[in-house]
Amino acid sequence: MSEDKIRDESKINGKDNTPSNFIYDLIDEDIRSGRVSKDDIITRFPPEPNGYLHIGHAKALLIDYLTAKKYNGRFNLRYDDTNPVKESIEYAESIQEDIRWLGIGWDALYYASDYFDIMYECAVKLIRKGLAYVCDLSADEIREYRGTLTTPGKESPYRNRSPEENLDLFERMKAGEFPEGSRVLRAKIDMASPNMNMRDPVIYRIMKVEHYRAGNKWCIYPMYDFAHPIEDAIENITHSLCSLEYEDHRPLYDWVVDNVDLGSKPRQIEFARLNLSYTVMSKRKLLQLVNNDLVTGWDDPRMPTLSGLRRRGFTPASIWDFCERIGVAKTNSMVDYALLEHCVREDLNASAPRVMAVLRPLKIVIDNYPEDQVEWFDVEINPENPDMGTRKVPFCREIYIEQDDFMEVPPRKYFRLYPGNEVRLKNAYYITCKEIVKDADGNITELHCTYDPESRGGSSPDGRRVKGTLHWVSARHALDAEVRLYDHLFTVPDPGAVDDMDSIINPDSLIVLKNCKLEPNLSDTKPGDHYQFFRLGYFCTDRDSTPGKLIFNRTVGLKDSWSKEMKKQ
RNA sequence: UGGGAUGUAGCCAAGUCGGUAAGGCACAGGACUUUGACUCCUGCAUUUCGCUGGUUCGAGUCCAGCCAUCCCAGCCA
Repeated sequence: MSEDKIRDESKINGKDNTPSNFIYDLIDEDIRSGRVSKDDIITRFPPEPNGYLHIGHAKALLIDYLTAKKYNGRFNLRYDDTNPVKESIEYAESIQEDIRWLGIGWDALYYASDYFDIMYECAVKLIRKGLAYVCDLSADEIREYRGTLTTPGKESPYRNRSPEENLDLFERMKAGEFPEGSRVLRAKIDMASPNMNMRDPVIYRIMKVEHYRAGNKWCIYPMYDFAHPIEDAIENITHSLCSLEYEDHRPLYDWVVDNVDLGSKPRQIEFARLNLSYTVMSKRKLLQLVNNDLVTGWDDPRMPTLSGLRRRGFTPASIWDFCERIGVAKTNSMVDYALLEHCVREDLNASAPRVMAVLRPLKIVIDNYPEDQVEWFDVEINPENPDMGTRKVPFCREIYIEQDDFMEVPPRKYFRLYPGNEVRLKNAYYITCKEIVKDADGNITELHCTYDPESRGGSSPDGRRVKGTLHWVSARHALDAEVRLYDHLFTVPDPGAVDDMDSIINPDSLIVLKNCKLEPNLSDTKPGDHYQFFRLGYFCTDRDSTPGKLIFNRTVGLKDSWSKEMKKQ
């Protein structure tokens, strides 16, 4: 079926039609000033393998990747795995899978953990220069000594140990002689700095924990602020793109780069991370959703994770398009979820095969249609793309239509089926409603209609106009299926601002329909296949679907001006 | 009461050397329609670019002051 589209890289490399952004402007300046050569641009995407990638990561990833491509530069994937207590191989594998799914390749794959020896040497160098010291203060004491936002900190009593003593102590930290928390290595900068990050930040801590890659080689691990600039310098990253909260860290980033002498000078540039309405993006909250069973897992179709979006039916192309449309800037912003929906609709409208599915069936008997007759109609697979050809759809005396497509007492402007009204069954016949059958409780159980044999195919020789066109499924040929309708997980546009997530969970974020009727062509569907259920929306075969138990997820509904009209009335 | 950053339509976001407010989403009309979809037209900042002053023939763009919002006190990243 429809393959997930991957961009043609030849159109990305050096493309000059990319909309400009402030990052490109800064890089252009760097090239003009000679700080970097125009052929040496290198960027990196540095995820920590401590969770699944979400659409916010996709934005950052695309910015890193497209920036490198724009300058015909190189792009590295680098695991920022400096905290073994939070990281795992499972997360690392999911990250690569998601990046590949997006259709993004990397020129090199690196691990921060592979640089631990170099980082250790850098720390030693700092100590020799008198720029780092081993501090014996406890975590609580360090916090107290750090001061507050408005008052300067005070210097640690261990701040002026000699380089020799520091070297000895640091080596013994590495050797595992001291318990966790007993000592740290700190950069010696300025305890009175108005920037908290410069108040002698901790750069190494003792953690007697096995690292998922480095094993038990280390019992001291570098902190982000020390490790990251070294990682970038080692890889000759020219532009280290990250999110806004690191702006305050830039002076420290530069301090490390300048004092560690690795011969390259990466430049950190910060941009605003993505916020999407009706969704949370913090790993902490996402993990909480999973752990508290508010969703079924990281790949729950309501999750903003790439695995969740994939299972929901979003395509790589739609996510690329979305990320390109939202732009790159430094303004904290909240992007409307409707834009993401627009992007998938646009992609799937062009590529998804159309198929008829009745979600809430209402049986119709066509009284004047021959009892034993079956006709197979040719129906176009995608009217937007005739090259996709046609399929055969069976028709007989008993069919199902959507309950919403019939009303006993229609409101104004309703042009679907109602008593006495004639509608078109897509590609089949015109039918007119003659009789309603109800059960003892007054519920409509069945409709009796008549058809016009002259209208075969969906138009009549007399050219009379029939406004309504309904989708339908032959009752004798229908496949049974479960269809899952998804909506926003949260009831409020900015769930990230609410502490108690349980109180804002949308009770209707998942509606499971178990008695859906599908046209038989869906019998060989495979997980991940995309369709447009005619007149309803875009759906994707769930990964748990089997030929014996078909399951579909609604990616997004079609735009529906009728329901808007109803709300107005 | 410290430091860093940001403020252009409901939501994103362009706006080079100051020259008279791109585009997209959403929304509202209309055309077309065997998807009330798609597509196509039209409208959507003319006392207006957070506010107030200033410089200038002319300011979203320069200057000053103010206001609002976000981030920072993990041995997380």
